[in-house]
Amino acid sequence: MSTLKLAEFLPYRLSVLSNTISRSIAEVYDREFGLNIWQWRVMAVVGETSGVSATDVAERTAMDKVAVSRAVSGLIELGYLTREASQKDARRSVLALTRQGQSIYRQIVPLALAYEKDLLKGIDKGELDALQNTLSQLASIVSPDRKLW
Amino acid sequence: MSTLKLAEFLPYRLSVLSNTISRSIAEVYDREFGLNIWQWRVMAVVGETSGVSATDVAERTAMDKVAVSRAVSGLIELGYLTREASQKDARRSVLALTRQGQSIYRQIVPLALAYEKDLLKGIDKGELDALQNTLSQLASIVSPDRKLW
DNA sequence: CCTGATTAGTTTCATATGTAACTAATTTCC
DNA sequence: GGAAATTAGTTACATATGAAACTAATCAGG
Repeated sequence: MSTLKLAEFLPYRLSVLSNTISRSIAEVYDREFGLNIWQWRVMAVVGETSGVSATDVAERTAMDKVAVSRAVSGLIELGYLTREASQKDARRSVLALTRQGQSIYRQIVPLALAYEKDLLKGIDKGELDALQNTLSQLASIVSPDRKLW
Repeated sequence: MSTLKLAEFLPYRLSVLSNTISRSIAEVYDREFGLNIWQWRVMAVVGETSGVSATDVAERTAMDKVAVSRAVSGLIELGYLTREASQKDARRSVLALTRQGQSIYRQIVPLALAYEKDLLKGIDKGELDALQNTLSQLASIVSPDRKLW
């Protein structure tokens, strides 16, 4: 009979690891800036590319449109984001960070990078490249249609 | 100024990949057997080691005790699991698969392994070893105290 | 022993999340 | 140029989840 050791089962390992990491990061975003993980993801995308629409954000972050909508509303309430209707297509939103949002963004980016650096401190360059590579392959198997990784 | 590309940020990549995988697996468990992911994790642990307690399951699966409690209740209702009180310590539960639970377990294990195999079809042995290794290292940084991987 | 602290597990309650239904704008195509 | 189909985004509702309070059993130390 085939046997399964949960502790060696890749989907399980990825899930536990990823959830542990996400949780510890989320805790910092929440405590320091009152943001949840989706709000931060939206800020990260808009911070990278100002003027994107909610649909753009959803595509890039693998969030669904409801989650984006809620995150955007929350960020507007917090005063970190503005939303206008597009000139060309009134259904589409045009999102941008407010001055305050930019300030928060510039504070979070180094924190996020420092977290990542700390996480990777025992991993050498070659190993990291191999990891990123393998993750890309897995991603292309799991969601062959996605554009942006 | 330091910049962050979300698509290259490891915690983000892990999260999207892992959630995509978990979701697609969960869909199968649900459709075929009416199980959610936590119920399946509990079954996987009890299937590996009969007679464990709810706390044991929580430790091994990184689930919290509330999630375990709910999953166990659901499995009992489905007729897949039995729960007794331990002789030695009446607070502790003793969990075991029913005959029917064992049957389901034996059906799911090959499915899970096949899923994993398919996921890894483009990854060669050396690359997989490297991946498992790197995940272990990351896990030990993120949760240095956990016993079982 | 027996009282206070700890542990195992459940229940409660408040919040988060996903699905589906909806509104409004735009596109299609006859 | 206008009805039907599509798209962007929001709202409503039902369910999932997590934190904290709770119950019951055991342990620790006098």
